[in-house]
Amino acid sequence: MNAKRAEPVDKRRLILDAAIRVFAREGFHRCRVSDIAKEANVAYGLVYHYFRSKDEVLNTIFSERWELLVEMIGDTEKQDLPVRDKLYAIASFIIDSYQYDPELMKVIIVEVTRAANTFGSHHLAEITQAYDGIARIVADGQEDGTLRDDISATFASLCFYGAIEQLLSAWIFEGLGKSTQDFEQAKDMVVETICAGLQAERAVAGDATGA
Amino acid sequence: MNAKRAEPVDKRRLILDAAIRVFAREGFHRCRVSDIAKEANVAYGLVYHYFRSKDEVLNTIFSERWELLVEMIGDTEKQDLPVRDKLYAIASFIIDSYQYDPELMKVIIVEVTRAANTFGSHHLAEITQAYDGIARIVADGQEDGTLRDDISATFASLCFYGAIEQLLSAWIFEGLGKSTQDFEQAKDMVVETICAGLQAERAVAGDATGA
DNA sequence: ATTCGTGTTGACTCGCGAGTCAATCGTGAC
DNA sequence: GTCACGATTGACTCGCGAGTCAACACGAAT
Repeated sequence: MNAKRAEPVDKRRLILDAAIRVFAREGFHRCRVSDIAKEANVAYGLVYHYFRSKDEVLNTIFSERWELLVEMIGDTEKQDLPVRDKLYAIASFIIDSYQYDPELMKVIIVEVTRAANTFGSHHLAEITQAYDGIARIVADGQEDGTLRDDISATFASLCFYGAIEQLLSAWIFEGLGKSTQDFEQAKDMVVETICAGLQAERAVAGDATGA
Repeated sequence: MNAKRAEPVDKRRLILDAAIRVFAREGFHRCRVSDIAKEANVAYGLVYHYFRSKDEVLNTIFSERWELLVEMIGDTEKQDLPVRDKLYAIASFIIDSYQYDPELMKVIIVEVTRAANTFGSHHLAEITQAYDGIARIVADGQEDGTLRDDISATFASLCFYGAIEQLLSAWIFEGLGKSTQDFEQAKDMVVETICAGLQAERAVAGDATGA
């Protein structure tokens, strides 16, 4: 704990970054630990010096980043802004994350968030924190009358987050445009779609409320 | 090809149904082929009599069901209904599918649709067909003036589908309510949220269009 | 110089589980 | 009766890959 100095290269970090690339390229289940070691230019055994298991590597990658998202949502929640701007900030954060480091976000979404059977279940609590934060923001908007309150906040947050994640998936796997402009438009469109749908004081369209 | 009779039990079907249960319970990667055989009360080797590999079992399960969804969307597209009703029909179909056979839907979503690194990539074409169908429905709505056309149809379809899938995920992994009423409300809420957001002739809220 | 400890190495073990295959069963045809 | 052939069985093979471990490198402390 005291012997740690500024090392020339932090091998642990090297391994994590290599793992992100390998997981993104080949998928967690398909790649071998030796692939990670090779990618990091490091001996096989060193991976097990820093991490207890292959799983722990992925868990670390995920938690490290997801924590930032949860914090960011928490901070946004506290700020005094219109709901719409808060949601815009969140959409921005996630989409920017993807634009800045697509491989990392691919791993997080594909191998954890959307792999709820495998790793997702270990991180359910963390994942849910994000949804809950968004839900609280929506709830605030409902209380101050900005948003309609006949749609549950939990529900709205799932729609909002689900829409964003689906967009990322489309960027990852289909050929959705990836220019800066595309990303900026995307932010506006998700927020616009969801916020407009949730906005208060509008003429309700028809007969939808009955079962 | 000609010797086939109405057998007392269709073992192939038995294996598929058992596989759905096992995949849903343990996940594709975690379960063993022997688990499937055991669940189906069938010898290990018989699985390989009917399927070339473990993968093929999952692929069959997925394609069999996804085809129905794609057909359903195609049919809906052709009908002469307001966009809103069309989208409602699709949301209903998916949510009803889950309500009727949660294990099957869990497998489809968790192991294929959202496992785009693994199986999803093999089925990308099929999956995309569904999105495209929804996008065409939205595009129709834009042409007849029901829906605003400043949000791309492709985009809107991703939001719509993503929101629904996120709801299913929440049912699968979190404790979202599962009464019939919950499911019915869910349908209304997704459609309402997304459709209202996409509806034409509304006052646009603010300043969001700039970067 | 030697002792320690942390970082680093990579060959090796070892269990698991997908896929194979030779044998057996059941039954329809002749 | 027996032949043929698909359905069915389950013990066995075999490769893969996660995780282990004994050895080595190197700097710091004494």
